[in-house]
Amino acid sequence: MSGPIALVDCNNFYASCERLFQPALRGKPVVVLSNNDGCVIARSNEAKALGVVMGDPWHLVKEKHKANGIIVRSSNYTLYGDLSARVMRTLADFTPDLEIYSIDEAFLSLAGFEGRLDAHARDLRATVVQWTGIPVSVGIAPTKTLAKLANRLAKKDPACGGVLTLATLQAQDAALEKIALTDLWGVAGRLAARLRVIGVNTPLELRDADPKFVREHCSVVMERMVYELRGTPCLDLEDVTPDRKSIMASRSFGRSVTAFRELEEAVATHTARAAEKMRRQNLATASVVVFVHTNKFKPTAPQYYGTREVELPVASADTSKLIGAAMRALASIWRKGFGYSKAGVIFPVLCAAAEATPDLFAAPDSVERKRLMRTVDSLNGRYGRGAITYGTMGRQHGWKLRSDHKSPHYTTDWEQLLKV
DNA sequence: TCTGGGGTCCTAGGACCC
DNA sequence: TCTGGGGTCCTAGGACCC
Repeated sequence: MSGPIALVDCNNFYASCERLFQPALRGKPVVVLSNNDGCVIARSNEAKALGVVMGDPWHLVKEKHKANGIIVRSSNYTLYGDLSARVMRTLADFTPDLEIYSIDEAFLSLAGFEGRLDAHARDLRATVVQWTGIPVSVGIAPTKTLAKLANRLAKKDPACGGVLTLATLQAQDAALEKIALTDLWGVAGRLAARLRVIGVNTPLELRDADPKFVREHCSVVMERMVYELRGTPCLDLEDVTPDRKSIMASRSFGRSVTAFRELEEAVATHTARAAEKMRRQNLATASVVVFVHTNKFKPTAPQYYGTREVELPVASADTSKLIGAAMRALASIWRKGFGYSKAGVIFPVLCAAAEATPDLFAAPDSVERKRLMRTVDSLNGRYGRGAITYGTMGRQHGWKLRSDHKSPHYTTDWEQLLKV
């Protein structure tokens, strides 16, 4: 499918929903909080102007913001889901090809509307606000990535009136010049840092970079991004919503929990919720995963992340069957205990090596071993991580070389390795 | 005694998004 | 004392197979 793509995004969606049923909130700074009132997940424009930051833990900033007259709401997902469905139904009147991307966003194919894109988008925008009361912004471009960008700029610049079209190269140039790498859809801190290392510092430089070079140093995802920025679509519009590949129900406790009984109860409750969701979507599962982890915001305390998957003989969405599997998974995590450290993973590898080359590994501080480790490091530096690892070949142990990352080559001759 | 190349599958973890 | 919850995709590396 080709032709212009529009991204329609609801403005400050959760805050707008709250306002719809409480008109007194209009024009006031409104903030919506996550489960347990943990952190900020939505802000009205007025709240943004007062400096409320997305994701801030509420208990740390509460006093400051309340002094500014900010109004707080706990989240109400049933309400948001309902209003979302109304918005999406309205959008469906404006195109035959609609992809519901998230609770407050949808991509629309505007093929056939070339020549009157702007007028069509403004009509859409007015209709949505009239029928649902939810204000939206529209970005239009040849690819999803550019449409995302157009939408972002449409929201930011009041002169756009909520609609921006990036149809020409000049318009795309001007838009890309205004933003930073991390403003791109799919680029956050880590990937931006990686791009800077290879000399790509701006969105324009990324668009004009050699796609093969980018793929080599980042990944196929970033290569696609280059093409998308050039106006060549790599991400299709998916107008049929695929079935979920996983369904999760999880909650933080909000305090430390150490009693097994309490974990069991919580896991049973969450499993029941997940099973319900599954039945509502006409799905079933053949495996159940349970995870438990410690409070990552207490870095001085020992950290643990335990996870376990249990398979069912037959796919099911039956609550009691799924809870049974979840209880087995939890018990297994519990038995494994909290002593499963990184050292526990590394140690067996060194054991295997010691069998194969006892003289080398007998003394951990031996000169030979240090030399070998330096050689391994330098080879991995030259050919990329994982170019050389210790592994098995049949019943033998050996060094696995993958200089091209394709065809592994095994050798037990570490003297040979030292010469490389 | 020495010696491979070509795969597939699975899991853990990284990175991102809303 | 209190820091969300729910997803997707990709890669690396080990295990295993012939």
